[in-house]
Amino acid sequence: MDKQFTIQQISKKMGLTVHTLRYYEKIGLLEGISRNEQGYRQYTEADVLWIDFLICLREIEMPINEMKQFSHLRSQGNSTVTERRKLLETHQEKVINHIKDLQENLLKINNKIQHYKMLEGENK
Amino acid sequence: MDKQFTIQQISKKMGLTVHTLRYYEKIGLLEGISRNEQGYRQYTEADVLWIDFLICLREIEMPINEMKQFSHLRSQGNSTVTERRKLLETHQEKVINHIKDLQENLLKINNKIQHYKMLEGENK
DNA sequence: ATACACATTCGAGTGTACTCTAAGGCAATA
DNA sequence: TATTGCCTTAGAGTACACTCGAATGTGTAT
Repeated sequence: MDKQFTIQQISKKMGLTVHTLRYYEKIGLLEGISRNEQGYRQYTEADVLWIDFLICLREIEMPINEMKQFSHLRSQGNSTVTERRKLLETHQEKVINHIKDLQENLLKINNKIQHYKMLEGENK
Repeated sequence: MDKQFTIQQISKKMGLTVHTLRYYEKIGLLEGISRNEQGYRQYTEADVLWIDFLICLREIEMPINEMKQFSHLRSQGNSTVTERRKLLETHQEKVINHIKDLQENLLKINNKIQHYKMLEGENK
Protein backbone atom coordinates (compact mmCIF):
# COMPACT_ATOMS: atom_id res chain seq x y z
CA MET A 1 0.00 0.00 0.00
CA ASP A 2 1.57 3.20 -1.20
CA LYS A 3 0.53 5.73 1.40
CA GLN A 4 -0.35 9.22 0.25
CA PHE A 5 -0.23 12.38 2.33
CA THR A 6 -1.85 15.79 2.12
CA ILE A 7 0.20 18.94 2.41
CA GLN A 8 -1.05 19.42 5.97
CA GLN A 9 0.07 15.96 6.98
CA ILE A 10 3.47 16.50 5.45
CA SER A 11 3.72 19.87 7.12
CA LYS A 12 3.10 18.33 10.52
CA LYS A 13 5.22 15.25 9.85
CA MET A 14 8.25 17.14 8.56
CA GLY A 15 8.05 20.40 10.44
CA LEU A 16 7.93 22.59 7.36
CA THR A 17 5.07 25.05 6.85
CA VAL A 18 2.69 24.49 3.94
CA HIS A 19 4.05 27.74 2.54
CA THR A 20 7.56 26.38 2.58
CA LEU A 21 6.47 23.12 0.96
CA ARG A 22 4.81 25.00 -1.89
CA TYR A 23 7.80 27.32 -2.12
CA TYR A 24 10.21 24.39 -2.39
CA GLU A 25 8.07 22.97 -5.15
CA LYS A 26 7.88 26.26 -6.99
CA ILE A 27 11.66 26.73 -7.04
CA GLY A 28 12.28 23.16 -8.16
CA LEU A 29 13.47 21.43 -5.00
CA LEU A 30 10.41 19.19 -5.05
CA GLU A 31 9.70 17.81 -8.51
CA GLY A 32 6.77 15.72 -9.68
CA ILE A 33 4.47 15.99 -6.67
CA SER A 34 1.25 14.41 -7.92
CA ARG A 35 -2.28 15.83 -7.56
CA ASN A 36 -5.68 14.27 -6.90
CA GLU A 37 -8.92 14.98 -8.82
CA GLN A 38 -9.34 18.22 -6.92
CA GLY A 39 -5.86 19.36 -7.80
CA TYR A 40 -4.59 18.91 -4.23
CA ARG A 41 -1.04 17.77 -3.68
CA GLN A 42 -0.53 14.09 -2.82
CA TYR A 43 2.85 13.29 -1.33
CA THR A 44 4.24 9.76 -1.44
CA GLU A 45 6.64 7.93 0.90
CA ALA A 46 9.38 8.62 -1.61
CA ASP A 47 8.60 12.33 -1.40
CA VAL A 48 8.86 12.10 2.38
CA LEU A 49 12.34 10.62 2.14
CA TRP A 50 13.44 13.29 -0.28
CA ILE A 51 12.05 16.09 1.88
CA ASP A 52 13.86 14.57 4.83
CA PHE A 53 17.09 14.74 2.90
CA LEU A 54 16.42 18.33 1.83
CA ILE A 55 15.95 19.21 5.50
CA CYS A 56 19.26 17.56 6.26
CA LEU A 57 20.95 19.67 3.58
CA ARG A 58 19.29 22.75 4.98
CA GLU A 59 20.46 21.96 8.49
CA ILE A 60 24.04 21.80 7.32
CA GLU A 61 23.34 25.21 5.81
CA MET A 62 23.62 24.31 2.16
CA PRO A 63 22.37 27.28 0.14
CA ILE A 64 19.15 26.72 -1.74
CA ASN A 65 20.91 27.17 -5.05
CA GLU A 66 23.18 24.23 -4.32
CA MET A 67 20.21 22.21 -3.16
CA LYS A 68 18.53 22.99 -6.47
CA GLN A 69 21.62 21.86 -8.34
CA PHE A 70 21.63 18.63 -6.36
CA SER A 71 17.91 18.14 -6.93
CA HIS A 72 18.34 18.64 -10.63
CA LEU A 73 21.18 16.11 -10.81
CA ARG A 74 19.07 13.62 -8.88
CA SER A 75 16.20 13.93 -11.34
CA GLN A 76 18.57 12.98 -14.15
CA GLY A 77 19.12 9.52 -12.69
CA ASN A 78 22.07 7.34 -11.78
CA SER A 79 24.50 8.77 -14.28
CA THR A 80 24.91 11.78 -12.00
CA VAL A 81 25.89 9.89 -8.87
CA THR A 82 29.53 10.94 -9.01
CA GLU A 83 28.63 14.58 -9.47
CA ARG A 84 26.22 14.37 -6.57
CA ARG A 85 28.83 12.79 -4.34
CA LYS A 86 31.31 15.53 -5.19
CA LEU A 87 28.76 18.21 -4.45
CA LEU A 88 28.12 16.69 -1.04
CA GLU A 89 31.83 16.27 -0.31
CA THR A 90 32.56 19.87 -1.19
CA HIS A 91 29.89 21.11 1.15
CA GLN A 92 30.85 18.62 3.83
CA GLU A 93 34.31 20.15 3.94
CA LYS A 94 32.88 23.64 4.29
CA VAL A 95 30.79 22.55 7.23
CA ILE A 96 33.76 20.89 8.90
CA ASN A 97 35.73 24.12 8.58
CA HIS A 98 32.80 26.10 9.83
CA ILE A 99 32.59 23.92 12.93
CA LYS A 100 36.30 24.45 13.51
CA ASP A 101 35.82 28.23 13.37
CA LEU A 102 32.88 28.07 15.74
CA GLN A 103 34.90 26.05 18.22
CA GLU A 104 37.85 28.45 18.07
CA ASN A 105 35.59 31.38 18.74
CA LEU A 106 33.83 29.53 21.52
CA LEU A 107 37.21 29.28 23.22
CA LYS A 108 37.53 33.06 23.15
CA ILE A 109 34.03 33.43 24.52
CA ASN A 110 34.84 31.01 27.26
CA ASN A 111 37.90 33.03 28.22
CA LYS A 112 35.68 36.07 28.46
CA ILE A 113 33.21 34.22 30.64
CA GLN A 114 36.02 33.10 32.96
CA HIS A 115 37.29 36.65 33.11
CA TYR A 116 33.85 37.91 34.10
CA LYS A 117 33.59 35.24 36.77
CA MET A 118 36.87 36.47 38.23
CA LEU A 119 35.58 40.03 38.33
CA GLU A 120 32.41 38.82 39.98
CA GLY A 121 34.47 36.97 42.61
CA GLU A 122 36.47 40.09 43.45
CA ASN A 123 33.37 42.17 44.07
CA LYS A 124 32.18 39.94 46.88
CA MET B 1 51.63 56.64 22.97
CA ASP B 2 47.98 56.00 22.28
CA LYS B 3 47.87 55.03 18.63
CA GLN B 4 44.99 56.28 16.54
CA PHE B 5 43.67 54.73 13.36
CA THR B 6 41.64 55.96 10.42
CA ILE B 7 38.60 54.07 9.22
CA GLN B 8 40.62 52.75 6.27
CA GLN B 9 43.32 51.39 8.53
CA ILE B 10 40.75 49.71 10.75
CA SER B 11 39.00 48.31 7.72
CA LYS B 12 42.21 46.71 6.49
CA LYS B 13 43.33 45.60 9.96
CA MET B 14 40.03 44.02 10.97
CA GLY B 15 38.64 42.82 7.67
CA LEU B 16 35.43 44.81 7.88
CA THR B 17 34.46 47.24 5.12
CA VAL B 18 34.28 50.94 5.94
CA HIS B 19 30.58 50.64 5.21
CA THR B 20 30.20 47.99 7.89
CA LEU B 21 32.22 50.01 10.41
CA ARG B 22 29.97 53.03 9.93
CA TYR B 23 26.93 50.77 10.02
CA TYR B 24 28.01 49.20 13.31
CA GLU B 25 28.47 52.67 14.74
CA LYS B 26 25.10 53.86 13.49
CA ILE B 27 23.23 50.98 15.09
CA GLY B 28 25.08 51.37 18.37
CA LEU B 29 27.56 48.51 18.36
CA LEU B 30 30.45 50.98 18.31
CA GLU B 31 29.94 53.78 20.79
CA GLY B 32 32.06 56.85 21.41
CA ILE B 33 34.36 56.68 18.40
CA SER B 34 36.16 60.03 18.56
CA ARG B 35 36.64 62.48 15.67
CA ASN B 36 39.52 64.73 14.66
CA GLU B 37 39.24 68.42 13.70
CA GLN B 38 37.95 67.40 10.28
CA GLY B 39 35.24 65.23 11.75
CA TYR B 40 36.97 62.01 10.62
CA ARG B 41 36.74 58.94 12.82
CA GLN B 42 39.77 58.17 14.98
CA TYR B 43 39.83 54.65 16.34
CA THR B 44 41.90 53.79 19.43
CA GLU B 45 43.55 50.54 20.51
CA ALA B 46 40.60 49.99 22.84
CA ASP B 47 38.25 50.31 19.88
CA VAL B 48 40.30 47.70 18.04
CA LEU B 49 39.91 45.24 20.90
CA TRP B 50 36.19 45.84 21.06
CA ILE B 51 35.78 45.41 17.31
CA ASP B 52 37.76 42.20 17.56
CA PHE B 53 35.32 40.95 20.15
CA LEU B 54 32.34 41.99 18.05
CA ILE B 55 33.79 39.97 15.19
CA CYS B 56 34.10 37.01 17.52
CA LEU B 57 30.43 37.35 18.49
CA ARG B 58 29.51 37.60 14.84
CA GLU B 59 31.49 34.47 14.00
CA ILE B 60 29.56 32.49 16.57
CA GLU B 61 26.46 33.87 14.83
CA MET B 62 25.13 36.04 17.60
CA PRO B 63 22.32 38.16 16.13
CA ILE B 64 23.04 41.86 15.91
CA ASN B 65 20.26 42.62 18.39
CA GLU B 66 21.98 40.57 21.05
CA MET B 67 25.30 42.17 20.22
CA LYS B 68 23.63 45.55 20.70
CA GLN B 69 22.28 44.45 24.03
CA PHE B 70 25.74 43.30 25.09
CA SER B 71 27.28 46.51 23.82
CA HIS B 72 24.80 48.56 25.78
CA LEU B 73 25.49 46.63 28.99
CA ARG B 74 29.21 47.12 28.48
CA SER B 75 28.83 50.86 28.18
CA GLN B 76 27.15 50.92 31.56
CA GLY B 77 30.29 49.73 33.29
CA ASN B 78 31.26 46.98 35.71
CA SER B 79 27.90 46.67 37.40
CA THR B 80 26.66 44.75 34.35
CA VAL B 81 29.35 42.08 34.35
CA THR B 82 27.04 39.34 35.59
CA GLU B 83 24.40 40.13 33.02
CA ARG B 84 27.02 40.15 30.30
CA ARG B 85 28.35 36.80 31.43
CA LYS B 86 24.87 35.32 31.37
CA LEU B 87 24.24 36.66 27.92
CA LEU B 88 27.43 35.02 26.68
CA GLU B 89 26.67 31.75 28.44
CA THR B 90 23.20 31.59 26.94
CA HIS B 91 24.52 32.07 23.47
CA GLN B 92 27.44 29.72 24.08
CA GLU B 93 24.97 26.95 24.80
CA LYS B 94 23.07 27.65 21.61
CA VAL B 95 26.26 27.40 19.60
CA ILE B 96 27.22 24.12 21.27
CA ASN B 97 23.81 22.69 20.39
CA HIS B 98 24.14 24.02 16.88
CA ILE B 99 27.48 22.27 16.47
CA LYS B 100 25.91 19.06 17.72
CA ASP B 101 23.15 19.34 15.10
CA LEU B 102 25.66 20.03 12.37
CA GLN B 103 27.67 16.99 13.35
CA GLU B 104 24.62 14.75 13.41
CA ASN B 105 23.59 15.88 9.97
CA LEU B 106 27.13 15.48 8.70
CA LEU B 107 26.87 11.83 9.67
CA LYS B 108 23.79 11.45 7.45
CA ILE B 109 25.61 13.19 4.62
CA ASN B 110 28.54 10.90 5.09
CA ASN B 111 26.27 7.86 4.84
CA LYS B 112 24.95 9.24 1.59
CA ILE B 113 28.45 9.77 0.27
CA GLN B 114 29.39 6.18 1.18
CA HIS B 115 26.25 4.95 -0.55
CA TYR B 116 27.15 6.86 -3.70
CA LYS B 117 30.67 5.42 -3.60
CA MET B 118 29.18 1.95 -3.50
CA LEU B 119 27.03 2.68 -6.51
CA GLU B 120 30.05 4.04 -8.33
CA GLY B 121 31.97 0.86 -7.51
CA GLU B 122 29.24 -1.32 -8.97
CA ASN B 123 29.21 0.50 -12.27
CA LYS B 124 32.84 -0.35 -13.01
C1' DA C 1 42.88 77.35 -8.95
C1' DT C 2 41.47 72.92 -9.53
C1' DA C 3 41.74 68.16 -9.45
C1' DC C 4 42.31 64.14 -6.48
C1' DA C 5 41.62 61.38 -2.66
C1' DC C 6 39.80 60.94 1.11
C1' DA C 7 36.03 61.89 4.55
C1' DT C 8 31.03 62.83 6.11
C1' DT C 9 25.64 61.80 6.34
C1' DC C 10 21.19 59.97 5.01
C1' DG C 11 18.65 56.91 2.87
C1' DA C 12 17.85 53.52 -0.69
C1' DG C 13 19.06 48.90 -2.63
C1' DT C 14 20.55 43.81 -2.35
C1' DG C 15 20.45 38.75 -1.45
C1' DT C 16 18.67 34.94 1.03
C1' DA C 17 15.02 32.26 2.57
C1' DC C 18 11.14 32.33 3.58
C1' DT C 19 6.16 34.12 4.84
C1' DC C 20 1.99 36.05 3.84
C1' DT C 21 -2.03 38.03 1.11
C1' DA C 22 -5.52 38.08 -2.30
C1' DA C 23 -8.56 36.00 -5.35
C1' DG C 24 -10.78 32.17 -6.33
C1' DG C 25 -12.48 26.91 -6.29
C1' DC C 26 -14.58 22.62 -4.21
C1' DA C 27 -16.99 19.80 -0.63
C1' DA C 28 -19.23 19.01 3.61
C1' DT C 29 -21.99 20.72 7.35
C1' DA C 30 -25.78 23.97 9.66
C1' DT D 1 -28.58 28.09 0.53
C1' DA D 2 -24.83 29.82 2.92
C1' DT D 3 -21.03 29.47 5.75
C1' DT D 4 -16.84 27.02 7.03
C1' DG D 5 -12.70 25.14 5.94
C1' DC D 6 -9.77 23.33 3.22
C1' DC D 7 -7.20 23.73 -1.23
C1' DT D 8 -5.09 26.25 -5.48
C1' DT D 9 -2.06 30.12 -7.79
C1' DA D 10 0.67 34.42 -8.50
C1' DG D 11 2.89 37.73 -6.54
C1' DA D 12 3.90 40.98 -2.74
C1' DG D 13 6.01 41.58 1.84
C1' DT D 14 9.39 40.56 5.72
C1' DA D 15 13.72 40.05 8.48
C1' DC D 16 18.42 40.10 8.64
C1' DA D 17 22.88 41.96 7.75
C1' DC D 18 24.88 44.35 5.16
C1' DT D 19 26.14 47.29 0.78
C1' DC D 20 25.87 51.01 -2.08
C1' DG D 21 24.76 55.72 -4.05
C1' DA D 22 24.29 60.65 -3.92
C1' DA D 23 25.28 64.95 -2.20
C1' DT D 24 28.58 67.47 0.07
C1' DG D 25 33.02 68.86 2.54
C1' DT D 26 38.21 69.25 3.36
C1' DG D 27 43.28 69.06 2.87
C1' DT D 28 47.22 68.12 -0.11
C1' DA D 29 49.53 67.93 -4.92
C1' DT D 30 50.18 70.09 -9.56
